[in-house]
Amino acid sequence: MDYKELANLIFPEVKEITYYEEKYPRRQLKEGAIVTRFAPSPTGFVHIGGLYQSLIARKLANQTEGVFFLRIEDTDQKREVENGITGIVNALNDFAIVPDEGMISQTEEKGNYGPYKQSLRKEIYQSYAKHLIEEGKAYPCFCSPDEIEKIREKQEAAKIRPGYYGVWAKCRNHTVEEMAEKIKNGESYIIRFKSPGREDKKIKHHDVIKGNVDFPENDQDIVIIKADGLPTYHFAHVVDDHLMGTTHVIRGDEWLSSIPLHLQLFHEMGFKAPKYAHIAPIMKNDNGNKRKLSKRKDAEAAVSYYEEEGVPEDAVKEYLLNIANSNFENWRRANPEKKMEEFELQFNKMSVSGALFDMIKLLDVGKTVISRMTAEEVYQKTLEWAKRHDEELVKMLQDKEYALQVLGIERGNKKPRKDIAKWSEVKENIDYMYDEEFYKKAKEYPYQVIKEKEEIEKILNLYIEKYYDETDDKQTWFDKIKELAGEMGYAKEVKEFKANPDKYKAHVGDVSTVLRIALTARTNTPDMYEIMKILGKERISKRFEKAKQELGK
RNA sequence: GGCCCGUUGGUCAAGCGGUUAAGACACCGCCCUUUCACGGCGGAGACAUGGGUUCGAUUCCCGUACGGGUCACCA
Repeated sequence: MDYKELANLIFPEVKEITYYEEKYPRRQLKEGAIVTRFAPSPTGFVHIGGLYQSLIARKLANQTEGVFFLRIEDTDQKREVENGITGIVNALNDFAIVPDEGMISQTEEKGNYGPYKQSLRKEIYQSYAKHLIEEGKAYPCFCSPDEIEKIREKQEAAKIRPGYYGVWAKCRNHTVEEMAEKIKNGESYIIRFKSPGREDKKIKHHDVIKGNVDFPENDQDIVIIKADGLPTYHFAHVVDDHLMGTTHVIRGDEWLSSIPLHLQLFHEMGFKAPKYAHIAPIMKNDNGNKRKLSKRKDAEAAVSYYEEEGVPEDAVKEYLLNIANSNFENWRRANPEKKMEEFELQFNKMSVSGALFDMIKLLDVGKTVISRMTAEEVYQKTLEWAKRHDEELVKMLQDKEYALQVLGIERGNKKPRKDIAKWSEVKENIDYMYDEEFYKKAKEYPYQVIKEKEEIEKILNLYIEKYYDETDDKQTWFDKIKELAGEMGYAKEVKEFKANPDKYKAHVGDVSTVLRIALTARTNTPDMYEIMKILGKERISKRFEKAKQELGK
């Protein structure tokens, strides 16, 4: 009995690895092309960190004319969720992060290096596991979970390093005959890698993001094939990324500490190891402690949260880009018109430690992103969002012509209005321009400096009867309010009033505030001239009448 | 606990042995034809800590503290 026979006994059916080596030839790409991937588990939940990784991966592949693919890591069947893949595919699609290869729906895929779903690659992993057994680099382990647990307890009691290694790895020392016998007796087993490493020796690793990191060698005989015949993450990673031609593994830095293992596996299997880029996670402040954004505790951890809130996809991406490379912000300021695709992302500018997620800053990016849009774009995006989340808003937007006027206020000039951060804010921003909404809500009129009933009535009457003319241009309109102020004993200029407060009742700004409040029932609005233009004289008069009625109450 | 990694204003961060220690968000004040937003100008606010090395350390080395990651037949 030798290793080869043992391997045949364990995996009698599988193909030789040469079959796969030939089936998946090396990619012919230009020098420096980055082949990378996003490799999530189909748990039905897309974490913002996953989007972050994908964004970085997609960009880097684009910048180098490389390849970005989506691989589904479904080797843990307990964790699988129905339609989990669809959720991931759709989430990436929503953000226009489209893979070149990999899963494109729950069951379909594209590309020449598939299958891209690990559960479908079972035989491939087994083939490579068999190869390792033949070479004496892997062996069946018959220890039960209970036995493993007992070993660990002993180790802990003795305060020594836990794990299956060295003298503790008792199955590695069985003879081939013993192993074969146990198998023939029907004992259950899993396959372990026979680590050649020594804990007292160091390995050097250069991470593309973290820089030089030294570790002790791996000496753990980790499981490579589980009892269900599927591989563990570590083994699947090595086999897949070798076969799929991955040049750069971009993943969360929780994987950094398994670098000694992964490098060792690549080496022992005779594969060229990829470069690794370990990305710092996005954190959250929790009572003074930093922790990763948590699926359970933090709504903003889910990519779906941003869709529900109506944060523009581009805002999320730009914010993420800014976390990735902080010079993005400066680039954006210098190039307000350029697409973010033109920004060149660099690994070496990525932060080594995790950034706290800053919702306020995200919303600020959202304001800027939306302020750059045309009224038409804002209209379309708002409508799309409203169709999914706000029927009332859909109704308000029915009259497109009118909506475009409203959304176009102070938009399109060099200093565009920045008051909408997300689509869910649009309604409260524009509802006073809709009579139905306006009259429903106009109960409180928050008058400020000028509060007296008679005075307000007089201002409103005088303005609508004597001064307001729909055909006035902005300057004339403005001058007329000054005249009105003057006629009633208010300073025409604020400065004049501040210089001589005793000579006037108040100033023109206070007068226009009365008009603004009567018109909108708000103290803060965008440019009143534009509002009046859109409303028209008849609706203005009606609103003034309403305001006067409310004064009586 | 072992092993890794990190620590610049409230947050994100430039900086890489000699700087008045950038910038952005948030905050405060002023200005911008009358609100708000935008924009402009200005303000407050930081190198965790103790030792070295050095003519000189935020920058280099060591310790301490604090924070993060990891130690599965989960990824």
